[in-house]
Amino acid sequence: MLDVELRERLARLGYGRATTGTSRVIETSSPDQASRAVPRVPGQHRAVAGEPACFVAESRYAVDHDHGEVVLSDLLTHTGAAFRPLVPDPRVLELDFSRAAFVDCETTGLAGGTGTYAFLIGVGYFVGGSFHVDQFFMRDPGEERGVLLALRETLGERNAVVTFNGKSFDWPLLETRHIYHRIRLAPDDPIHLDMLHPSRRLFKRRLGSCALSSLEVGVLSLPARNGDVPGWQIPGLYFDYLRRGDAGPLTPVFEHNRLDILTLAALTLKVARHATDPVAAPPEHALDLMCLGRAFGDVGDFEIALRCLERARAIMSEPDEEIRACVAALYKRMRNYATAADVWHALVAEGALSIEPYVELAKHAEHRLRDYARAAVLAEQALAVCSSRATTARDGRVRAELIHRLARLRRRQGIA
DNA sequence: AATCAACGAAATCTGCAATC
DNA sequence: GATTGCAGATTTCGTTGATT
Repeated sequence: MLDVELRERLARLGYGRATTGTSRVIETSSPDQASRAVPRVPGQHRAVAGEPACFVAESRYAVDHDHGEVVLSDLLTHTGAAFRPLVPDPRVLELDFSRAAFVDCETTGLAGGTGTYAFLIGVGYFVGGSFHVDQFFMRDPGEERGVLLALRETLGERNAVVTFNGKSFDWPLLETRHIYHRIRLAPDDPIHLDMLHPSRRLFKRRLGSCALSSLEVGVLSLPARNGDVPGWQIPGLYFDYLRRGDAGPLTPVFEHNRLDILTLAALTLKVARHATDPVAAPPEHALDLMCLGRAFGDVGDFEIALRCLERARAIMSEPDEEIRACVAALYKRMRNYATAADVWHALVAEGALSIEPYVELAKHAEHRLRDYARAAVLAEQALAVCSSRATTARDGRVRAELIHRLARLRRRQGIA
């Protein structure tokens, strides 16, 4: 007797076999479920064994659906291996997008801890070539357990998640809510690609801000969202809904969440393309190419890095000093000091604004060419550049190093 | 407000070469 | 041969920024 009861309770907690079956589907018009309004968006109520049903908004996109200049299903031609130069976590290389879930949560606030919970959990995933977005909605905080168990049926079939800032925000939050309800989060310890970080790596230099909305405009060329809900308003809109029961004002929140998922998938594809083949599918902006070149250089792919930097120079309209400094730094890392010196030399000859080429050439002259007189001249030039401009803390240090360097060089030349 | 990965700067280690 | 000083590599520490 006790055994049966225990089994049932465990099943409800998501540990038993009972929950492996599919949800029963309840039509939206079902009278007992319609008691609390939900936004007028396509969807249905889903319930897991013994739990009250929760509302799941459903959007389906055909194989050829495009969003931000890309066709989402093209992601299936890529794997996580594309992100090798941009993501240090080796598990990401194994990521298979047909088994991944794109996750984004709308929550009752930004603060962590038990006070914050997700009232709308958007999950994007591929079914065949088409892309589905399911949005699990909590009509009442008392419904959370049911929402998490329904979520489990969709998410549990995946072994990877793709998020935006989800390593810091969405995923830990979902973990906390699952622990609170003593439900095992599935997938447990998934492969996690957090697109914030590779995006920063690639686009920060050009765009400055790497908020998802900035990337949407600056990378995917989508128009700025018209009438979109600002994130800070979202918790308030949900609390109003809980008080008044009017679901209308939540419709734009569903829309916001749905678009965030589509943008996340499109951004993932765009970055995957650039990083897979920077020659055939290069970023169109010189600064993005420069960052991509740096990333390849950092993982030791010098040939690809050089090609990125050369192309970046070719399409750069403004002064390209920064890109050339990258090229020189790359040759130095390749231990091709002669070529590096040629590049620094050209920069110095043109009166480079940055001190780096002067300092690097001074090192080169002293330690490789053993031309102390030349090294001293370069160190002096570097000092002059240093003093000719506003001094930051860093400049102060570089200056001190240069004075030290110059003193040593004069000793070596026999000058007191 | 809480969190966390990435990045840059600073600190430390390693190996080489000059000097006495 | 021991000491010194450097550059480059590696490790550690602190800061930044994105999420609702």
